[in-house]
Amino acid sequence: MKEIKQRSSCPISTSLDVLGDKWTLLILRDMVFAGKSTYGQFLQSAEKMATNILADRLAVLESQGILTKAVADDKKSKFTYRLTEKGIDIVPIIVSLILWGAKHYLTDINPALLEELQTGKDAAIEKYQRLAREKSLA
Amino acid sequence: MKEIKQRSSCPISTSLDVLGDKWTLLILRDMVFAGKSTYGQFLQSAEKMATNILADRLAVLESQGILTKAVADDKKSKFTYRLTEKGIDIVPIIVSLILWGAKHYLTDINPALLEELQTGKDAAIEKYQRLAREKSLA
DNA sequence: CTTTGTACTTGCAAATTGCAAGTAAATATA
DNA sequence: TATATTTACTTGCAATTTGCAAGTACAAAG
Repeated sequence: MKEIKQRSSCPISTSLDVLGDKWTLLILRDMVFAGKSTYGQFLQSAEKMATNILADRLAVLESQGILTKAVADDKKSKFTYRLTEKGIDIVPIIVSLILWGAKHYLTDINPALLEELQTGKDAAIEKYQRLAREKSLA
Repeated sequence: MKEIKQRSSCPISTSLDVLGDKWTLLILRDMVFAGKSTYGQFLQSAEKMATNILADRLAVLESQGILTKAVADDKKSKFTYRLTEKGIDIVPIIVSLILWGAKHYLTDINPALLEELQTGKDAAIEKYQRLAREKSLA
């Protein structure tokens, strides 16, 4: 049970109590946009998260009900992490971070994705939420 | 010159390199939604930021071109911090954090603001961006 | 000319991060 | 069946960051 201390009753502050660090949202990015679902897959990302940090953040996300952990279907030595509806509700935050980062810094975002987000942000959010929902049922 | 290390070329990762901590977005919240613009005003927020952290984050935000610092009009011993267009572009991120936090945690968000954001998110974002833009010219 | 206001800076203990190595159970291979 | 590999962590420790309290510097007020 990784507890989170709520610094104030402000919703922004509370969101940051849970998500406000350099790693947590990268795990969720990997789940939503790269279809990742295992510890080993998260470790392979370009940012090279340390193993202890990853284990800690996964425990926080699980205890906050943002994702669930279950033994994988194919191997008993593997776990599958899945997004809950609360986790899927984070997609708009991730999308807003993509748009700001891509606008103000040099990044290598997929041009098709950027176009999709710029021309129909709400529709794109719904699309990725639907895809995440389908994946989380698998 | 507070430099930021870009961990990868991913736009989400880059946004988090700049904004990914527990305090930075609270400063921006105070500017956008509480009309705050001075060091002393930021210190008064409910979350009680330490003075050294505040000074550090303001320096990062200034060096990243998210806000500007200028001697206040009324007192020469005071500084006024103003949002740049790059800073105003962060409003959608803040709004998405408000909506997620208010939906999934017990907070005391202003019901009128919540209603406004839920019924017309894009319009509300534009409104607060316009208000911030007007204030930043004052 | 002393006190107050505003914006920091400094010093230090505590907490967090980051790196490397080690552990444990399940699975694959010889 | 014995050994090696895969997968998911845990542990130890140094380095960095945070958080708290006190101190500094300059302008403005009394």
